[in-house]
This record gives sequence, structure tokens and C-alpha cells, in this order.
Amino acid sequence: MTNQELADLIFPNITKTIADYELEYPARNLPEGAKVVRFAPSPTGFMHIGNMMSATINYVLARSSKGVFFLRNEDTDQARTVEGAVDFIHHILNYYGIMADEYEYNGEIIGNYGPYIQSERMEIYHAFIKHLITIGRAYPCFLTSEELEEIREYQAKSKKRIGIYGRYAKYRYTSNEELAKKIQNGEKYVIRFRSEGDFNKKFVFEDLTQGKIEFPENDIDVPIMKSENKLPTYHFAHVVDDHLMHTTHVVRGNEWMSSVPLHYELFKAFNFKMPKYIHTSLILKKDEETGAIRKISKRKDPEALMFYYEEKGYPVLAVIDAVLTIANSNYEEWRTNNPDKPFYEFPFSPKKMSPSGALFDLDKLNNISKNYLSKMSASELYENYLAWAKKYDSHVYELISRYKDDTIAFLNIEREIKKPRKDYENYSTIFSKSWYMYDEAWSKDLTYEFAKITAKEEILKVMTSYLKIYDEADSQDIWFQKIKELASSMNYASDMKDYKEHPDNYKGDIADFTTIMRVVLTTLKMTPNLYDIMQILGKERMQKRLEIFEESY
RNA sequence: GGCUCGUUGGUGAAAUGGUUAACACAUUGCCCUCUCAAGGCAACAUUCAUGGGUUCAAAUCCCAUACGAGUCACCA
Repeated sequence: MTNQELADLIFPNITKTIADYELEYPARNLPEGAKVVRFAPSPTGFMHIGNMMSATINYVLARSSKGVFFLRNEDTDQARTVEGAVDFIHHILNYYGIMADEYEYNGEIIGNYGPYIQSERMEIYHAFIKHLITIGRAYPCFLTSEELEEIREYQAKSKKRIGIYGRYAKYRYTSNEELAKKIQNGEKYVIRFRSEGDFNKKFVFEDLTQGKIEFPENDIDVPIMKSENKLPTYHFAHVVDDHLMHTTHVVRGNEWMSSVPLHYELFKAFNFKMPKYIHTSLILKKDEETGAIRKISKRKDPEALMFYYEEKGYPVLAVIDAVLTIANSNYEEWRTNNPDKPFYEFPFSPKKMSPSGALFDLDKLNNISKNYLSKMSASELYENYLAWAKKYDSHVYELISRYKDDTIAFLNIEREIKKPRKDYENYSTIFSKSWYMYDEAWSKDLTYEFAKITAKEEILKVMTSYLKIYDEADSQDIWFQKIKELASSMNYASDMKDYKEHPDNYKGDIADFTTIMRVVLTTLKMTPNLYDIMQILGKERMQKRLEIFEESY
């Protein structure tokens, strides 16, 4: 029985050949140096920060080279597929502005190299597997999971390399007739690749990030098609898809590094050109309990999942910057030198990517984010804050919609200056630093953070005297001049030098005096500029807050 | 255990054989100041996991050791 006959027995309905597919997927017509890249997640979990890094790098690579970025859904593991994962991927790519040029979503295919969902490419894979069987580079294998387990145990016990290779690959030596008989009997089988590699021989592989690496050749007969659903395994689908879709650069996690010898042999078996590889380093995390360095975990680390940044309200570009800073440490320098350029113009260099994993630093993200938020205009910040609140905090949304002008005015305090305030690292922290501006947020159980002066009587005296002279029309200079005068008249030092020399002559200094006003008006001893706050509140509400103080303190 | 990679400060890191080991974040101190934020100025690795070697010269090259990571599925 010939290989061809065996192949026909296994795939009787596959009539297209590899050559047919080569014609269907012609070379892409792109300018010199254009990179064709892909983001190829499997929908078995929600997109995490590592995926995000990979997607962003792909996007940058494609944009900066005038190439193509496509999205491929690797859903060959149907048992582990998670509901909603695909939607979330599309949402995140759109949200961060790194959407692919070619993709397939909701039944619609954008691009000429699809389908972009692997489960829809079954016939293609089968044609390629059929070819491999025909040329003697693949065969059906009937090893049961019990037998596999036995082999593994034996190998482990006798300290041999684990895997189906050499004499352990029982069915690679079985005649086609016998194989055919088993198939006709309805026995379960996988298709395995027939490796011709020699573990004792080395080959040198050049990874764009990791550099030259020497590997032993692959000699394992890996499964390329599963028995149950007849779908290909990752390794096989990678070779077929990235060949037909003309991928030039594969960006993938470092965990794939050790599969390179296999992929190398697979590409060789078809005589296909291997794409270039950029194996990105892992994102690690220091475990807070044990102090150990480990791979960032979706379960333990909320910041691992991309939900986190959106819920917290980090600006999109801040997250992108943080991710690219991990990817290429010179990104930061480039960013400071090119503050207005879009991130995708950054000349990403795989070589500059650290080969070892990096700890994801939330402090750094916070810093980047604070800078972004401080550079927005008050109304721009307000719009973003509002959009965030609409989705994640209905209480805040209600308040800031109702008090739009006050909110913008508050956000504008010390903003339109050369070095604006950097109060907020994300939208979700704004309210905790501005709640006191909203009358509705003043509950019955207020905590007044008075400092030096705590006597109610004195506080009332100060406030009533002050409200008598307060004039909304005053400029900040006049406003402060008046405060100083009043303070002096009530025996608070307006001259700090004199206060330092003779502290006992005074009830307190000017700071103690303004603290009284600040705390009565906001309950807090630390707030942005008091003049601006008073301007926003207006005299009437100031009066009201004094009454609240009188009742509740 | 096999294979592969890595190890520079609290964090991300630069430096690719040659003066005091960049820079950013974080931290701390001082200054400014109505508080805070911001800003300004400082401080923070006598040393690049450890040991040996090559060299006039090593964080940089070589070897060994230790530690860490990834991988070894009909998961991707």
C-alpha cells in the first residue's frame, strides 16, 4: 500500500493540494521591508498584560514598516475555550487603538488571507497533512493515553529523554496495510509528524531578541492532528497559517522558545521559508506573600488582566507607554524627545528587548499616567472622567454630570501653568480627592482633620469674622492680604520669621489660620489652592458649610 | 532529570575591554510655600550572583559553581 493510498484513506474528501493553496494565498504586494505580523491569541482566557505587550509590539512593527498586522483566532483547543474571550480581545484592541488590519469577527472577514479563525481552516490543514503523509513525513499513531503514560513513566524512571521518538514511536515502523486496517476498524488515532532530526546534532537558530541559540535537532514525532476533532495542534497550524498568510515576523512569548527545533523541522519538511522570530520576555511579578519572583498570574494579580486598567481608569496612552517601556527601555527617552509623536512611530528594536523577564511596575505606570492626566486640559480630563464614570461609577457619574462646571473648575486648579499639579494617576482616584466639592457627598458623620487649632469656639470665631470680609471679587493677592490682616488681628503670626523666634506670642501661624478655614470648608487639611476652592464654592455654600460644622463638630 | 535562557541598586535599565557604573520610577532629606500637589537641589550600587582565569586594563571575554526562569501534553 502506498503512502498516497493511506493518505486517501484518511482524507478521502480532500482534493485540493498544497499547490492549490499556494495559488490562493499569493505573496503580498507590499513595499520593501514591510513586516507582516500577527497577534494570535487562543480564546482560552482573558487578555492579559503579556498579550497586550505582544499585540502592541506587533502593531508598532506593522505601522512603522508600512506592513500588515492581522489577528488570528487560535481556537483549536475547543474544550478550553472561554465564553467572551474573543469579544474581549476585540474590545481591548479597539480600546487601545491597536486594532489589526485583517481579522474575522461576527461572521465578517476583513482581509484576503482568511479565514482568520483556525477552526474554519480545517480543510486547509488536512490538505497539508495529507501531503505530509503522501511524502512519508506523517503517519497515524494509535498509542492510547495509557500506553503514552507508560512510556513516559518508563522514560522518567530510566532517566531517558521524555517523548515519542525513535523506538518509542511504535507506529512509525508499522506497515501502511496494518495502519489502514486499524483505521478501517475505527480505532482512534492522531497524526504524528515523522521526524528525521537527530538529537545529537545541533543547529543554530537566530532569534531577533535572544540572539543566536544552539539547539539540538528535534527528533520527537509530535502529534500534528488531534484524534477527536481532527483539528491541528498549535505547532502545525502555526507552520501552515504563517506560511500561507505570509507572516514575516512572529512575535510570541518566550515560552515558545523551546519549540523552535520542532517548528524548524516542520517548515523544512514543507520546504517553506521560516519567518523571523521575536521571542518576547515574560512579564514577572514579585509575589507579595513569599517574595518570590514568578510569572505574573491571572489569578493572583489583578493587574495581570486587561480589565484592571480600564476599570481603574488609566488613560489608554499611559498603558501603551508603560507596556512599551517594558518592551524597549529606550522607549522612555524616545517619548520625552518626541512627546507629540504617535507611539507607533517608535523604532522598536527586538534586540533592545531584555532577554530576561521584567517585573511589571505599577508605580511606573502611575507616574506615566499622572503625567498624561496633568497635561490634559480640564475639559478634556472632565470628558474622559465622565466617560469612565458612566461605565464604572454611577454615583460619581450622576454628581459630575450635574455639577459639570464646578467639576471642570476644580480640575482646572493649578492646571494651566507650566508645571501643573499631578494629583491623579487614573480616573477612579479623582473622586476620592474631590468629593468634598459636592454637597451631596457630605454625610452626617464627618471627620474634621483639624491640626493645631481644635477648639470649636475659636474656629467659629475665625470663620465668622472671615466670612464677613470675604469678597468673591477679590483677586488672589487681595484675598490673601485680607487673610493675613485678619490673622494678625486675631493674634496669628503672619510673619513666619517672627513666629519662629517668638512662637509663644501667638496662637499659631498663618498656616494654622488657613488650616482652620480649609478644614471647615473641606474637612481636610490638605487640598489644592484654597482661593480657587472658595471661588468655586461661593460665599453662600461657605456659609452653609460653617453651619454644618457648627452642628456636627 | 534533559534541553534552553538569564543574573547590574527597591523597580525598569544604560554601558558591547579603557576616566567618578547613564537615565527614569520609587524612597529619603533640604529648599520653596496658606496645606497638599508641583517644582528646585541633594542623597541612594566603592561595585555589576560567587569563585577562578585571559589582559597593561573586565560589569563587559573564557571556565566553574550557585541561584532564577521557560519548556519537556492529542494546551496554546
